[in-house]
Amino acid sequence: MTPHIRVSDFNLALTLESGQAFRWRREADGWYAGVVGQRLIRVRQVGDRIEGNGDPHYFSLDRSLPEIVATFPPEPTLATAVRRYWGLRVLRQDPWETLVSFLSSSAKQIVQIRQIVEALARRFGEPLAESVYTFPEPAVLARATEDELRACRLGFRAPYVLAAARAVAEGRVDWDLLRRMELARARETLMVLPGVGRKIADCVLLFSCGHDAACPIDVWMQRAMQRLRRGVSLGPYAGWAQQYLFHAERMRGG
DNA sequence: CCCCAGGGGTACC
DNA sequence: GGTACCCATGGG
Repeated sequence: MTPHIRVSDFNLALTLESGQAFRWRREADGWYAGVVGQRLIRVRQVGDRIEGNGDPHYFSLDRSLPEIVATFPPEPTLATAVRRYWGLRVLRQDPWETLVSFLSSSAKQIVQIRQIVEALARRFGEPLAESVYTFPEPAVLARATEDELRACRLGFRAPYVLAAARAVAEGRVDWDLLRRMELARARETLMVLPGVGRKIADCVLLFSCGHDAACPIDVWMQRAMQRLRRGVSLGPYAGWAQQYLFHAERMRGG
């Protein structure tokens, strides 16, 4: 428990609301409540101070944002996004929860992904506090029926989640190995799972497996990329650059 | 009614 | 290598 930690180059609200994590909710006075692993977390940022019981590792506070941003290609659109949304970081999330979350994401809006993940926790997770549940373990979802999963608004994604749960529960997914693998191979390995294509594989690898170069391209990123030079490389931290471009594109005109 | 959403699988060319 | 269509469901 760290009552107060000093931070620089970090924007908590931006990071939690940038569409990479789905279990955070904003409360009064700048507080955010969420579940990380088996813990109920409450955090808020006041200036350069983080209050609450958040884990600095989860927020990637050991990473140097200036050094990461320095690797970005010189693109006006990207530079504007970095300046405007400075402090946005890529979190270190749990791979299993990230896999299920993004399996649930296909052709869904972020608000609906949150509803699905919350329904899964409520139905299959363990109670932590009033109306707060852990994200269900792989073995628990592996025992669920497809209809039970569909009841959580998963729709056609239900069999994908079920297959993923069984694969992980049976030890057929080695997260530690995926972390160590070269990105291209890690991607191919994850894409063996039904319902996991390149986009979802990159989400899992970026948001939970430390692959900073993994760069998920969704409809928002396709639009954002059209504002950059044709064929420009986003570099070794493409995933971080992607997070700025994605957020900027979503904020455009809104 | 319409179009769209942090997609992927399949059939087809 | 592309592209069309389908999948289920809710927001706007």
